[in-house]
Amino acid sequence: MIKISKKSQYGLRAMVFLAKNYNLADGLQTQAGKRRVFSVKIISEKEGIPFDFLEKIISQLEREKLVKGKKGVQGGYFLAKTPIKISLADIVSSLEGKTSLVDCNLCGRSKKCISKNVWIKIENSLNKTLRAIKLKDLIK
Amino acid sequence: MIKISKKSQYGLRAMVFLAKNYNLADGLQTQAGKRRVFSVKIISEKEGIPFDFLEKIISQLEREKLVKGKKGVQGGYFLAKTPIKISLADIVSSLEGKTSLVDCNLCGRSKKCISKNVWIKIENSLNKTLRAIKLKDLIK
DNA sequence: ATAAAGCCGACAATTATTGTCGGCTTTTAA
DNA sequence: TTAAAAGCCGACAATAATTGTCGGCTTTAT
Repeated sequence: MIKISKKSQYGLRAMVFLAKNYNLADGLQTQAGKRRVFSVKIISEKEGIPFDFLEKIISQLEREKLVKGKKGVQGGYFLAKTPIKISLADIVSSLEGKTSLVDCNLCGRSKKCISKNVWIKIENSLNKTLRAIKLKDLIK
Repeated sequence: MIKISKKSQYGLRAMVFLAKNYNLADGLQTQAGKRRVFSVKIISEKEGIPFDFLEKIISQLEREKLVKGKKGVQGGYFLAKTPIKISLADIVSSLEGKTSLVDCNLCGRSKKCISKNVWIKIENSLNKTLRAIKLKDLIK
């Protein structure tokens, strides 16, 4: 089965969670102009994701500049960009390394391999789909 | 990395090999009206695929009615259908079980999960691409 | 009759995924 | 100013999936 890892599934869930809470004009916003943040603890509880695993996932998303962290008490994470600027491709490729269906460079037969091109074609098609879907689309 | 298994990669290579040799009017065809067959040994040598592994892969393709086997000396395999009727989706889903990116049924949150629909959407898109590509397209 | 080949199930090695843990640093709030 | 909350980080462990091997059986052309 071609499958999306739990890591990406959890990552998307977390990102959707943050996206849903991205624009908050309510009283929970800590200070004017500052983003409301959510701790890993809260997200893991709300989304039913193992805490330690989620922490690692979010760290990875931070390294890829999709979220930002705020340290210390009352700290947490928030989206680094507006949800319309974050695509599924951004999230998945951050977490999976890259969205590459096959690695034909390892194969040696690369040059003469008929099959190679078709995998690349499929990969391109998949990436196009992933790029077209933005976080914003999921939270309407 | 979302990836296609070696099994599917090898499987496609073997199927392409058989497809290339599907219409043979040459003297190697054993008898008029009978398909020329290729042993696992030959395919594995020509394609650089581990013999035992390939045998298992082709057995699986046979169970899914994509190839047919001919037993005994001078036996081997041949495509069960014309290359234009065999799609990438046929091959991949035979070997991967199914082309399902996520299994949201295991999750429990299935009902209320925003992310679920997007994975299904991507899965549908991928399957559409796989269905559109036929073996015939690869061997022009 | 024998050897080539398909066919089949069990198993083994390796790698990837999934998850845990401990300890450090930063920062807020008391 | 200090304790606790939380981010941050690397190492490790458990589990599962992939990849591959092996032995033995059956079928069939020569």
